[in-house]
Amino acid sequence: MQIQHLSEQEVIRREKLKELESLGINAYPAALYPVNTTAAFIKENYKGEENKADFATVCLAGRIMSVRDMGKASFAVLQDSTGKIQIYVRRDDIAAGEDKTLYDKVWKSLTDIGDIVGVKGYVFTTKTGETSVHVQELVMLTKSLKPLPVVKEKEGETFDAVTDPEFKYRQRYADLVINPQVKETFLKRTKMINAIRDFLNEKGAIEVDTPVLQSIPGGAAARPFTTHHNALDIPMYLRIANELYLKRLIVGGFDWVYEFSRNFRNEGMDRTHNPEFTVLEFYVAYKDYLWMMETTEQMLERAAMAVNGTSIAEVDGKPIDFKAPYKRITMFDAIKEHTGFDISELDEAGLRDVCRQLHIAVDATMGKGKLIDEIFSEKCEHHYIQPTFIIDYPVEMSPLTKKHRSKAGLVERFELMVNGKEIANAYSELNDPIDQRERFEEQVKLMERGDDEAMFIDYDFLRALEYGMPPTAGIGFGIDRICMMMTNSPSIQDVLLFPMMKPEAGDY
RNA sequence: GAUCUCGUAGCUCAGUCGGUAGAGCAAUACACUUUUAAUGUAUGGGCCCUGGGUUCGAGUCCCAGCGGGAUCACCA
Repeated sequence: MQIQHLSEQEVIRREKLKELESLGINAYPAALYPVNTTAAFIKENYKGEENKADFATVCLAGRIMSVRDMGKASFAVLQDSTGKIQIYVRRDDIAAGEDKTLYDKVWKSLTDIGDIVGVKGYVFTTKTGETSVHVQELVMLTKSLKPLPVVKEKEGETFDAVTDPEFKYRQRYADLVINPQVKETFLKRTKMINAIRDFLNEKGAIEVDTPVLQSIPGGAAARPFTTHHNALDIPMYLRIANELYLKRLIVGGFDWVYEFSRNFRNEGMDRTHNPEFTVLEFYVAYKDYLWMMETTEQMLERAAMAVNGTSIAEVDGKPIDFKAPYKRITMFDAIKEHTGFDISELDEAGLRDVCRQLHIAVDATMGKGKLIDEIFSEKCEHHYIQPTFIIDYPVEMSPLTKKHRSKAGLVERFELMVNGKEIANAYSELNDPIDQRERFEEQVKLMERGDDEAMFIDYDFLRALEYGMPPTAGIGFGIDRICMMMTNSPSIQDVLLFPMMKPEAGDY
């Protein structure tokens, strides 16, 4: 058992808890508390004399965030899920008779910042113009034993804000209580996801669940987390993508399926990578990648509007406009524009030569596709700040993508770049089972050559394709990264409620 | 995984040349019945991340480790 070392303040709070008990007060009552309003509702709707009768018996509950003690009366700030409101506690109102214990002892001495209390009373405006609740009845709903960091603010300026990232990420519960902007970010995330879900549902898409535990981790090139199924005694993998499962459903006769998929990749962590992250994938029968670009623009414009009320998101001080339509440029044109090299006709040796001239480090395991990818990400990617579709990728770097209808050696694929980062990847899905089998076999060759991210062959998926998958357009969106942009968050950890951290040692 | 950098009171942070640890807020006590970063007076509170080393003496210098951040590597 963990030995808990208590600070002076923590010891004092435990003593206060005992004192409450000795007064017959249960600091953790079981019964429901009849809340009938919220801080935000009162602040938005209370109009003084005009409608004060409607606010004559309010009942709300929340956490005490600060107290200003004036002697026989005091002011405190109560914070509920909607925000903060001032309460006015007067001795002779909450303790009307001879016995003033409730005010002098319970309120002034035994109630701390961080405690959760319920109040009943009426709304009024103080002479300094602050809408407040004049408390007539006060009850302890939960005693807080750990001192909450006290953040103060005046005229928009904050004082002693807790900025330590480790504290914020490990103790997100406390971060959410003391930093209102943090809560705002996560509310925006939910708004964004809801807007996307509404958009898809309105269009008739079907939300589905597919396996997280997979025996063949397919649909992407990445190192998986491995685990073990005891009863079957076989290795299992946490999914790196759900693509192959969603396409099986298209084979099965769904026309449009989607899933917000938590994916897991056993790779490094940084500002834009968390080991588990959320990808929205969807697949639509009888569509192609051109149709998908239009759908993507509409969806993201709507998501941006839902989050910020405008299509423009402020990212690192730069306005980024998600209003459709977005610019489109082929990958070869992008490389020509930013390097001056036309690589469209080059073979592997030619590409290696270009890399040398551009001072891009390469190694022997890299095939043609990877070399082109390297040139693009080194020299082009960061130039695309406003949403831009990069289209028509080389076949070598796209093993699940249909060959281009008119350009030899290319596939019908696009990536959406925003603020120099990839946030979506889409293509006309490869549905030719013979071609797909060959592409998988090429991946095996890459694996033999030393590429540890090359894909495994999924024979069951090939069997599904042999039954026949209609022409299909598919896409995957990096939901966390889109959320970072729409909430102007510099790190993926700021848009994940509980980002991955190394386990903590020592005192809690 | 590599390099740089940070770790001091519940929180934000000082800490000089190596000489027994400081402030504001929070806490405790008292005063104050419309304050709002409330105020005034007094008081308590420390595993200076951990472990070694140098030194008469280490929060401070050196080494190793743990944790965070940044950059890089890795990474649709």
